[in-house]
Amino acid sequence: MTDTAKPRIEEVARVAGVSKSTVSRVINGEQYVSARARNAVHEAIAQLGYSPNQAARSLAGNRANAIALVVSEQGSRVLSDPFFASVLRGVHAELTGRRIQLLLMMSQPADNIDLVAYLSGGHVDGALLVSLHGADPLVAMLTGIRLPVVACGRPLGGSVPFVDADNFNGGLEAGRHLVSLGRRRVATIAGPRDMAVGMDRLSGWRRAMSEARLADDLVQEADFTPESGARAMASLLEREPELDAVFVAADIMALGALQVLHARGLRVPSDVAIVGFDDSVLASTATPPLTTVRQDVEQLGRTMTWRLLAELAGEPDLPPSLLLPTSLVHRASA
Amino acid sequence: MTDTAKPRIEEVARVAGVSKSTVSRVINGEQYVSARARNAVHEAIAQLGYSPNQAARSLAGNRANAIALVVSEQGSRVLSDPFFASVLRGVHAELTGRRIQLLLMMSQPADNIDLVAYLSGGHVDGALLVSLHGADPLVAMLTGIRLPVVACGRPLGGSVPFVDADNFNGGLEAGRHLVSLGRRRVATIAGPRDMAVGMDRLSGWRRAMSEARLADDLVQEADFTPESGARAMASLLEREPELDAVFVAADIMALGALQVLHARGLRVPSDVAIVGFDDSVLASTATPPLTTVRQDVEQLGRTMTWRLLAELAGEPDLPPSLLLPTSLVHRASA
DNA sequence: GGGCCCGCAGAAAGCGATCTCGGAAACTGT
DNA sequence: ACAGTTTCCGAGATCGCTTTCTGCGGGCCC
Repeated sequence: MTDTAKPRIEEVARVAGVSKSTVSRVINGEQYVSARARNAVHEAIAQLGYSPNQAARSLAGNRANAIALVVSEQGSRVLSDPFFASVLRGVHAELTGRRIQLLLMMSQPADNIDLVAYLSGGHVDGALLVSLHGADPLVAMLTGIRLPVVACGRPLGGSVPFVDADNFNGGLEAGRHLVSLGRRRVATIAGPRDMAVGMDRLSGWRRAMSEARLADDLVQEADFTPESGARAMASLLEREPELDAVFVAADIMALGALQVLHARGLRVPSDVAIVGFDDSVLASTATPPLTTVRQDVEQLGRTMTWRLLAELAGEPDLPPSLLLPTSLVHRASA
Repeated sequence: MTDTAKPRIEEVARVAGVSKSTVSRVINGEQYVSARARNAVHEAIAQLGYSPNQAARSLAGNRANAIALVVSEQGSRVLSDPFFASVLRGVHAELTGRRIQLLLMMSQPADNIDLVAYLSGGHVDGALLVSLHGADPLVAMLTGIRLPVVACGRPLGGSVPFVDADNFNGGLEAGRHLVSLGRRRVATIAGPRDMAVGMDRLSGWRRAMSEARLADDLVQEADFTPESGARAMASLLEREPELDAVFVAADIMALGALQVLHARGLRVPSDVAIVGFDDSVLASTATPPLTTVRQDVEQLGRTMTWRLLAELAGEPDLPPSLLLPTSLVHRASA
């Protein structure tokens, strides 16, 4: 009954009684095709169950119809992060409907050269950069080959278009909230110095402290793991046993901090109030549930993708970078 | 200095002083190429920074050089799961080095037909199926188009090759451990009835109970979310306030269960011992840290990929399915 | 009514690889 | 020395599309 071989454009053309060119025009939604022809083609496509061969399209059309999601993973930690999962979901959401494939690529610093060679090989039309650290040489290499690129989060080095949450404002709100609770000895567990996320949230917190004329010296750096969060908390407590609030720049680090506080018999929030960042699933399941700065990570993924596709489509006057709003989610921990 | 246009195979051939055919042979590692020619080609490639055009390769070679990772996502919950992230990492690890791309595809039941059309369109050489529920129609549709496929976890319906953790054994070990602790009223929060993971772990637990001649009636189903875990725990406590142990079929559900226990003033492990499953990051950061059944999820991803590639390579006598070992990780909760 | 523009459609030339053929060396064995 | 292999190499067709480029009607203007 059904043909075993998958139909080609030629076949569709024959069935529709038009030429290959016309079928191609219909598929690509070009103008100058009569309604009659268009319908005939659509019917033929449906009848044959035709689906165009991507490889041929890319080859002939001189574009890949694919974008890469480049995960710059130091220690491959990134992927375990729910953050990444949400970005991915957003990216995918924005991509559905358009015939664009998502290629997943991970870069170890070691094979950056291979990566760049591949990306410059015309295999993808653009790239989304996730989890850049410091002045990642990748950024420079990529801008060098003039491949359209959008970064997830403000990169510290280079100047690529990026989309990010309004981290400064998030830190500011977190700090203000803790202050409004009457806390006077407020600490922060910041992100690593080599990532803008960390620095921006820290700046926001600092601003809040200075607004309230409080000291902003209780800063401890950590690296977005629960363990580092625990260590940072311990060291803060050592420096200032009397601290009564902490802004932790990521929920996942807040978990570690919580453990340490529990272990020392300090109660949250009565002894120490905690505000996290991300509003990940971790925040709502923690004990106690974390008050945290919500960022819409899925929206972040969507916006990045939108920005990249817009650039690919040649839209003029695109903003180089975009900041997404954050908001404080009130739960039990502060 | 450097040529702006990216070099083609023709260019490489010219520089190396051989024909396109020979360059192609070298690139694809075929035999019957002299060492002299091989070296010349390699040098030319390095000198020109040549990277073959995937689209052209796929078109001419009649294979896609790509595999799809199909995430069957009801409510897109899957992606947030660290489990998925680890699988992904494993898949990617196995893929590096070979020139094979990973396409990420998500399927809503609604557009299964589109998905299948795409997959059968020769755009990918095979597919990895993640997070199948019950007798997902996707499986049948996919086997129908004879696309090589490997599932992540035993699918309930259909009969596709799959790789899975030894869930039965994991449940068994968990149950035995609780029994060995002297617990006599052991409950379980199982996975959903329509997923083999859940059922297999449950069977293992049942086996352990019967070995110890204990009742196996305290079973409550949940759906791999913290909230459902909490609800299940609450309902178990209602049915049997005296229960002294719970095997929770996923760490993420165990978090919910823990919250409920905390809320009721029950202490873990003294009042109620808990064993989770997965050994995800959640397990070690929970309060108290969870004793859990470890499965090497990354290895799972690698094994799936290996199995799929082996099939694509036409290797004979491949085992239809593979079970990966599990082991109990002792922490504070049991 | 002749020239033009406009809307539409088909023929054919690529896109950049792979792969089939057939031929030419280089080795065999006798 | 000669036929028969085995190893190596190149010419050219081919993959399934997109994209010019050209052509053809028909309405409009003058």
